[in-house]
Amino acid sequence: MVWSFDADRPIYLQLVEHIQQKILNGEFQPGEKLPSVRDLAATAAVNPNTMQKALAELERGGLVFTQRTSGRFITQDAAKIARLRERAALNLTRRFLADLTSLGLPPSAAAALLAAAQKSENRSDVSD
Amino acid sequence: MVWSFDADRPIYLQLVEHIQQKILNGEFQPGEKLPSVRDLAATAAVNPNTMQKALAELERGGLVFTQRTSGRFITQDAAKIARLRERAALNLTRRFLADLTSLGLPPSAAAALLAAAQKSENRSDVSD
DNA sequence: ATAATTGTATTGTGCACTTAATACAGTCAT
DNA sequence: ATGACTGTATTAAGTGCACAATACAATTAT
Repeated sequence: MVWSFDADRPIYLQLVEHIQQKILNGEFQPGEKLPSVRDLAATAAVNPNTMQKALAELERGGLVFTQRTSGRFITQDAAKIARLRERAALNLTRRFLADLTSLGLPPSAAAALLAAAQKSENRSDVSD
Repeated sequence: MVWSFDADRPIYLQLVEHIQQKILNGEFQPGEKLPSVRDLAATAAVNPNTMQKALAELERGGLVFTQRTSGRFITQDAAKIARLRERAALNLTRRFLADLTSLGLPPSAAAALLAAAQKSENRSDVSD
């Protein structure tokens, strides 16, 4: 469980995405109880206030609900989770194609790029 | 020329990426003179200080250089631009695959997603 | 020469994010 | 009942981002 943060974006939003991912990919199961705010904050090495803000934000998506004094739980609606996972995958794909277009590459370039990327699993390569 | 900004990230960084894109995709040609800081700021509807910060940041990448009192210019090194475009495309692809993995999908799912995304060019679909 | 245009620098203000340190009310185990 | 947990709220401090309003030196156009 690695909690690393991009310095260029609010931590609490990255926490939201991080946790959302764990729900969508099944690391957190439907109905499962989440660790407490304080525990999650300690694990992620952030302030409890920041984690609280992230969790509050997460509830607006309906993936998580709170039982006032006993804790937070993942939604039991497995269908909803599956639906959101598919939508997330489609959105990622659309953004990928849009980014390629911004670089001046046609969507048809995607296939070759995917093949190339899977061959060389090396360098992470930041800009320069 | 649309300059729209994501509220969740620093504007000056988005400006950097925006301009970098225009260089990599050929909208800005090698050797071409850039509009002045003030003009660019007006076009993007941001404060000149913010645009100045973005441009200063851009020079660290070597895609742009300054002639003290006459203006800023795109590098004439077309090979460098081409090299960076290829690298950018590969990085985008790697991130796409990594994001799919985070969703619990195998890289082999990419092909089907690309096909699906190109069929339905509709909804932008944000979370919920 | 004068005026306009270049990049650059400075000072101040407002706002959001993050951390820290507490505090409170309700639930649960003992 | 007591103590340890839950989520939640508040106040204070520090930081970075963005804007506003100027200002200056050097080049370019007139």
